[in-house]
Amino acid sequence: MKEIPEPSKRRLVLLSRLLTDRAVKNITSVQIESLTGWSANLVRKDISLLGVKCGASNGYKVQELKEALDKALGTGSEKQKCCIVGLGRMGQVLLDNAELEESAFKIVAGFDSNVNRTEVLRSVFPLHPTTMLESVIKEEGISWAILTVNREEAQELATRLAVCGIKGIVNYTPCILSLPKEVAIENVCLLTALETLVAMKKDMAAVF
Amino acid sequence: MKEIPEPSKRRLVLLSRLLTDRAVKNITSVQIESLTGWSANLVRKDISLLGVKCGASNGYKVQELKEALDKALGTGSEKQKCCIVGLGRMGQVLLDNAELEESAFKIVAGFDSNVNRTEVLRSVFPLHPTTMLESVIKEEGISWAILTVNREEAQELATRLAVCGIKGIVNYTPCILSLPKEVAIENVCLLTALETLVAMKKDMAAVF
DNA sequence: CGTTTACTGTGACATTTTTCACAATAAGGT
DNA sequence: ACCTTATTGTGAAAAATGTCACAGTAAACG
Repeated sequence: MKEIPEPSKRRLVLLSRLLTDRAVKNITSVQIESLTGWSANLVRKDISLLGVKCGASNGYKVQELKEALDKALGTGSEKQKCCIVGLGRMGQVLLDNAELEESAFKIVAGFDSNVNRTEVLRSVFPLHPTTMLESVIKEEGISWAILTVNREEAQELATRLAVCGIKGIVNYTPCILSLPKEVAIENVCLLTALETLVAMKKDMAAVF
Repeated sequence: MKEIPEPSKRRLVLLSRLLTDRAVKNITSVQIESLTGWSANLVRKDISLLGVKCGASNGYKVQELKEALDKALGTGSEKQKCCIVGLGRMGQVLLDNAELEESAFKIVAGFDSNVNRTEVLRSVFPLHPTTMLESVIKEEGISWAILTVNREEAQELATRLAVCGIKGIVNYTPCILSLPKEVAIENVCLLTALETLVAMKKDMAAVF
């Protein structure tokens, strides 16, 4: 089958999220349009990329659509193992984050270069000094990392994660990480997000 | 002048971030390629959209390029006013976030529906009950919001922010917000970011 | 001060992504 | 069972984005 283009994938991830919130049986492309702002045509084309027919006449069957999405996006049943790198204030908030319950993800380790933290902090999974990074990731079979260290350590640790074979990093630091392209990166740093918002709006003036 | 396309804007924001980290005088498009993974051609085209010539022969002058970026993206000198909506654990971490020092942004207010929190928590800017949302945003002239409330309150508060004329929202909740399209949204929720990573990597297998 | 070198800036081309229009199909009523 | 209505699924056209190649230009050097 044809490869799903990146913009479609990003929308499909959000669509999947949207559907989990809604406990309705059916949903039409027009309803999705009014909820997301993506044109109904685009929504249908995106969904058609999943390669399953899951609706007609009264819209998509939410249940089936959700399953097709999970399957296509890889966010299905089996738990994906993650680790948190950096246990400062941000890392600590994510430590016992109820958000990931019920999800396809499970955090199975935390790391910090400050041994004090790894010994004092409590969590349902073990915390290690960063010296153990490589061995723990390998042994546990961890695929994804959440990077919450400070600016200074960011690139070095990202590089080490990449060497370990980590598949992707959620980057909470304001640094632009330089990594081989087989490592996916999602930048979720507040500053970057705010700057992006400003840049996006910059032209709206020209529209009016 | 022509409008800068969205993908270019997103890269330019990251480029701006990249340059602030580097204290070098010059940088070439090839160096940027090796740092970011974007082709040197694309980097040059993006920069050309800024409408200024700021380099040749030994690369771009970092100083001038940075200024051109800030000007084009609107992330220049004058402080942009932000507020935090939701003072749970995540909101509290962002409260005294050193990251925004030195930046174009300034948080000038916090809100929470739990009056206990707004009275007990300490911060350098005032905290208000959410009943005050509309009046404070109007009086202070706040343009940007950081949404860190729980799932249940997310859409309702987002709607109220939109009605207030907020220009953009950094969304830390796992909800897909439905808002008029003149309100920009950046989703930075951990779960969404992880799911996106998985979706992005899903095909890499097919490449080999 | 001319020559070489290294890089940018950009028009023409290629690819990707989105829009559009409509035939095909399922539900619902009579 | 048939007809009506609503909505999908999808090729074909349009628009947006990215690649490529090279003329043009600034720095560096003898």
